[in-house]
Amino acid sequence: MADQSAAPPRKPRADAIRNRELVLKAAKSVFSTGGADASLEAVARRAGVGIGTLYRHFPTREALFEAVYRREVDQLGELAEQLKKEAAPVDALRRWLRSNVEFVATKKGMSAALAIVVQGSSELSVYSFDRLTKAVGGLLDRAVAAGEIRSDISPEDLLRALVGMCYMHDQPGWQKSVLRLLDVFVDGLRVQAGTGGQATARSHPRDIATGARESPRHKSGKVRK
Amino acid sequence: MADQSAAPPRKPRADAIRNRELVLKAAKSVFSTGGADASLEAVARRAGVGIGTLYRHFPTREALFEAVYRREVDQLGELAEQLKKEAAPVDALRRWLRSNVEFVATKKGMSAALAIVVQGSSELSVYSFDRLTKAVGGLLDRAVAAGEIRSDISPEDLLRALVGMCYMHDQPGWQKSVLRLLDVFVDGLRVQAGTGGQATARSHPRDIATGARESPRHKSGKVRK
DNA sequence: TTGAAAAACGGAGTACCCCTCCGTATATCC
DNA sequence: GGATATACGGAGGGGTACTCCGTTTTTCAA
Repeated sequence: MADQSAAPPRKPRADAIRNRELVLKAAKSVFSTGGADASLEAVARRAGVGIGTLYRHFPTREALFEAVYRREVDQLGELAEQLKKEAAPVDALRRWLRSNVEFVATKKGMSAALAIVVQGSSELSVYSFDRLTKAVGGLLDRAVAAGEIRSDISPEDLLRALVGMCYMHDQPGWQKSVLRLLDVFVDGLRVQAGTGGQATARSHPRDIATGARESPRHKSGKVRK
Repeated sequence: MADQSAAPPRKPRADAIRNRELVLKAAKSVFSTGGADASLEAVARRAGVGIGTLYRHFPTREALFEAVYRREVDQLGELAEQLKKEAAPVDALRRWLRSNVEFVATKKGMSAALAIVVQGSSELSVYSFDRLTKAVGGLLDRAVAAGEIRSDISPEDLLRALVGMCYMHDQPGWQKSVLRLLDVFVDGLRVQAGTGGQATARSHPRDIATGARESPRHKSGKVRK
């Protein structure tokens, strides 16, 4: 469902496949230990290939990230499906968010990957962004439909909040902190019975949320500096 | 209140003072337009001083950031004081958070500065971290004392959530998005009358907040990669 | 006023890193 | 067993971070 375009019938070369795999493996390892902005030359070095080879397979840092963490992203997508079946709407949402935190905690570099997925607009990261947006969107819609959650927050908003909170990973107590924050956040999402309290800053009743929910897939030009 | 230490009685040299100021001014301008990771050599160039001079005055990028944005940080601190007098607890908190977003929106580079303040453990950033922590802590405590806000969230938590959310500045609609998210968050902070709902994840009643409120100033070694 | 010494200056130098380009090597397929 | 499409690798151009040290400037005491 992806390779048409007049099918030039040449098998991909064996060494190309092999090297691609080597680079992926090296990248996984290097990113895990060295963090998000490790040197790509280090990756090539570790993979035992030339820097040119690395760049041919993955033209940008994002592309490499994407490839390395696509498996993880897929898992998160599947988890969302599963939770949709197994848990009550709000609970499912909460658990999915929490699972994200665990992912980030486990795989160092995952945080940066998520950040790139959410921030970058590189052609390649669209897939992951879609996948995650849909995952959280599904959970969100269900909870909204059940009347348990306010309707003016988009999946993108939520995703970015999540990624933002995980941004501070590598702080001493970050994980607990983020879990706490997520709970607060989910509580805030719940439709409030009579929060009329003292109205606080209800000066922005729903200035957005004009049904349009932002434009998904806004595309636009490069972001490269 | 700061210069004791056996006072070796040598006035600081005039050119040193002048150059420090030049570098600061240049940095402000360069960071504003060029973003967080602009070249320090560009800063030196614009200041009309050698790169060595820049490094002597500000040994690290963080140090320079700190110095550039200290004024802003102070302003935020004062704003908190003011709001404490002028507004109701929860409202004050909300407004302070919103002001932060505006700051980031106005000064490009402020976001990165905040991130460094929150993340970095460099000696210099301690001041700012303290200042902001106390600012938000004051607002928070007041709201907690008034019984309007849950008590298991520390100022540090809040600060980091804020910075995290601003992390995605430079996205198309980020500002509105973050303001929305902040509202959700503040709503979540409010003491809920009878959220007994399905209990969801109330499994961390106040595991922290044991009065100690984490340890500020954790120091530890370099963070340089 | 003067001149020695402390303090600051500035930029060349080292060590990385990103990314491109292209001559060389190798797998495919007829 | 070639011909040729593909892939390889690394030199090279252009940057940046940060250090080191010979030179210049300022201070201050005599």
